[in-house]
Amino acid sequence: MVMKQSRTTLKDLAEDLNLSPSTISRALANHPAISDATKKKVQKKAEELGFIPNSIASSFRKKKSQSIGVIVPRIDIHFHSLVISGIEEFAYKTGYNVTIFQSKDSTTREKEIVKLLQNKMVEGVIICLAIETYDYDHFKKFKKLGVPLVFYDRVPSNYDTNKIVINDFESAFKATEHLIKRGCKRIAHIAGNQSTPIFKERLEGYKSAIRKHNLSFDEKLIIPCKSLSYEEGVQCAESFLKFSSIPDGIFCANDYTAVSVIQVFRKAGMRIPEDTAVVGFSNYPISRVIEPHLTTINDRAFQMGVEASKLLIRLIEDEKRTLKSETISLETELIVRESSMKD
Amino acid sequence: MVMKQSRTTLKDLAEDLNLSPSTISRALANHPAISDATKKKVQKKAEELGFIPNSIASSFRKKKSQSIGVIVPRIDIHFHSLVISGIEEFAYKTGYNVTIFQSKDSTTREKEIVKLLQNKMVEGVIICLAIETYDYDHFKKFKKLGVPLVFYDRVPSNYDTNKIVINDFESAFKATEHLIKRGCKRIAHIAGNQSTPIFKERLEGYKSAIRKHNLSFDEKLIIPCKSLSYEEGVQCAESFLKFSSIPDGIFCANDYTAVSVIQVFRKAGMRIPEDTAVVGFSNYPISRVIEPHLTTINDRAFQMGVEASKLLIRLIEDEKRTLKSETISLETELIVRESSMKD
DNA sequence: TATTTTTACGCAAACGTTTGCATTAGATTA
DNA sequence: TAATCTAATGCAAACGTTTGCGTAAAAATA
Repeated sequence: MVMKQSRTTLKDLAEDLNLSPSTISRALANHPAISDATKKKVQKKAEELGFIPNSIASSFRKKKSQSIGVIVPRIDIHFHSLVISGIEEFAYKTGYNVTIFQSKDSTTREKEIVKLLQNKMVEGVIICLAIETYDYDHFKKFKKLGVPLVFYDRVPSNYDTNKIVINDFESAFKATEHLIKRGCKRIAHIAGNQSTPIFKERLEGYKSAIRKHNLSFDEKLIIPCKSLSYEEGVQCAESFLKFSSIPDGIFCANDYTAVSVIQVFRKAGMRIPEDTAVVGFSNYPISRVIEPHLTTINDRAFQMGVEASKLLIRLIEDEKRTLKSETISLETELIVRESSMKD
Repeated sequence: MVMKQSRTTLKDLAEDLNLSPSTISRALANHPAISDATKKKVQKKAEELGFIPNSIASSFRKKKSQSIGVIVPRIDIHFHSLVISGIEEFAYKTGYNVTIFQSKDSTTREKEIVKLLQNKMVEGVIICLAIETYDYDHFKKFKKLGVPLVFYDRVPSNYDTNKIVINDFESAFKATEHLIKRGCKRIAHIAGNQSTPIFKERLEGYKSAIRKHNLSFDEKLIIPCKSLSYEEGVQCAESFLKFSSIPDGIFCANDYTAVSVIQVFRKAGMRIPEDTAVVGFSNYPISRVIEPHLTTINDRAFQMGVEASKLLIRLIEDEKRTLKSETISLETELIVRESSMKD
């Protein structure tokens, strides 16, 4: 007896059982036209010979790869790793695989990846745009190919597509209003890159809350950052400390800068939250470590991934492509911790 | 003229150019037997018709999917997201895709995933074992199928395979010795789950340093944890504080527990590092945020991913399967920060 | 019993690419 | 000029699965 080198195929099973490959295929797929007796037999034999269906052959024939692509700026940013986790979780339960790519925030690389993904490997793509991507032409091909897209977090503006976002305006408004209700009168804002819509929204939300509560608006209290890094936060904090009248509340567009503020302010002898209350954005793990613990916005990263996955798969399985573009806006939540607990 | 519904194929190009599909295929693959003139023509036409090779068909025919699978406990743990980032980075450059799965630290789910992955979707797999996986039978099939495996971090013991690890013993030794050199006489250790080899090694490294420097060894100073969570760290710290003679140095098996210790100790009025010096393990982002900044071990997560990727792809492309199992041990680095800066 | 329906399965093509083996025409050599 | 070689391309099979359609036998109906 010759040792079969390659793995067992439908054909092998068929020969062993004196059936045709098509019957085997249908039996394993639980096709109604196959008798229960045969199904049992096939199942047993398949088990016996350790049959593993060649999913590539299947994908090829069915023109369905059962996998989705994900393009993120970087995997090792906690927010994105949470989103990916949510994507994988739902996709796995639904029988889809998740293939990931990092754009490294480079539009060039994003375009490369997009090209790669157009070769039928994936049935849909979930994307968080690279920071410098303002032009969306490279995504148009997907529409032609009938491959659905879902964007999250950094989503295209003026481009009819599917998006999962949080309401940045509303969240920022909530955060700022919280500070106001805590008695802050002079609230600063460390803002993100204003060419990125989400940070623009956060700034607007801040402004809106200030206006609504008739606080005096001072342009100097807003400091825009490029990357909202820890280091940039330190610089902002130092600037604030030089003001003749130091802010008694600071709403930061992310948690990193909020942490910097707390640390720099404390070193300078300011009490948090008594002298200055601080609110961050994103609910990063550090927000529960920094002392005092940071009040922040839960941006629902994991759920964002789940929703993206859910929507994408719904679009993929909508064979007729009847679904219209959809934007899902997730509710955020203000998590109040000590950094804003004055009074 | 009828509008072609589906995407253009080699055949379409062939008909357009009065050539055979095989010539087109070879032309695009830059096969030497094809004249430069033809190659040019084909390239041009391909561009013109927006030809995208069907990579599934190609994978199917070549029996090469150009993709690797990664099984991690959870994506949203920073360590793993760094590793994945490293894996993706190298794989991308080499032309491989990365498909990720989360075992959620469940051996059952790990087995499910392993089964999934045996269907020729991936050419190799990188794995960090689920915490409760002590039996490796489910991986054996891969060897039969000629699919190479590379384990990292939590790797199998007594199982001949490829591994990327750090030298936990050496690292723990370094960390503990550092405390000793800083003048600590009574050094405690918050240990990880002792059924996990890496934590066992860390404990041994600690013990070895204690012995080498002739410090008196006290079993009570070692507290084993289950998950090394922040909360468990708090409990350990509280235990230490109850000792009649409180430790003047603590080596923690991870950064979370180290952070807990610092916070609990400070709240209790202890000075860090003057009264008690603290060293963590892993160089998590929080280690640079906690005050005082935490001395810790850089566990080279990103590089671990790169090495895993590099080794796996080397194994994949070693068609003859001549390579023997390999264990790569990465050098760690002690990052000294304020939490251990006494004297 | 003759006819129709149902049940259970087989046939064969198809998916798009790759590749070993022709094959042809032109170039080179004897 | 005949024989050999080389360069460039075509033929056709193959990869393993799925699926529309056909068909034989069994069951149901007339």
